Amino acid sequence: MEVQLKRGSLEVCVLASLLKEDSYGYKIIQSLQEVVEISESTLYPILRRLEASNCLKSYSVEHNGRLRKFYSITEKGKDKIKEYLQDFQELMNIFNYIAKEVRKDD
Amino acid sequence: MEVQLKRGSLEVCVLASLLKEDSYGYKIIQSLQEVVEISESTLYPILRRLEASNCLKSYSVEHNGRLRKFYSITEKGKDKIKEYLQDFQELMNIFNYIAKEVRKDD
DNA sequence: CATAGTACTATGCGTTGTATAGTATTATAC
DNA sequence: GTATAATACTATACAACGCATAGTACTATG
Repeated sequence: MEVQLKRGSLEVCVLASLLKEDSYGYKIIQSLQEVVEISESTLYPILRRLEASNCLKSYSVEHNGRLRKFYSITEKGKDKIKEYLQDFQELMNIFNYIAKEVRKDD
Repeated sequence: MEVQLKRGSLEVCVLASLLKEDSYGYKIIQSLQEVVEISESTLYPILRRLEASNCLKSYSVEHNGRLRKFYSITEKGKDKIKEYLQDFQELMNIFNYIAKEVRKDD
């Protein structure tokens, strides 16, 4: 999948994965595996950005003598998901236009 | 519409608009108006990129004593559209996942 | 005891959408 | 008759984001 096309979607994908329950970096990558390939170098900056913009809150839990950083979604994070769902409708318009022009061309 | 979400789609949108007939910068902006808002500063770099990557060819036609630059789509450009249509299916998977998680949360 | 898995941080790059500004001609309106 | 809008394009510079790469460090498994 072309890199550019993922832009804006990965972030929201991560947010959505936290709706059900709080989670931490490594586990988020595992749980999103089926939906989209996301690497550490992509996820961790996303988590930091989302926390900085108050879409996520974090807290640490000790696990095997080390701290595991859990993230939980905020109301602002939920709002961001809703905005995405709306924006995606517009993107669908673009997609539909392209598909339509292709059909005309056949 | 969030800027990041447009990434990768605008380019293909421009390509698709040239399937029907050759066109030039100003007219492309007009014709895409209903589908997506695209400004000069977005379109012209796209046109140059697409030409540099051989997805478009260009030729100039005199109009009112000035040269008007027409673009026509190449086979490579058409291939790029097809790739986009496929990639978009993957993006839809991401979208569907997000929408599903939101429904669960209600 | 080496390898794989777990868990996270830091640095840096390329692509792309867009703002801003500049150039220059023609058509319309006051 | 001159100001404004429309036409048509070029050039520069920026910010955001996905991702590659590398490093740290601990635990479990064979």
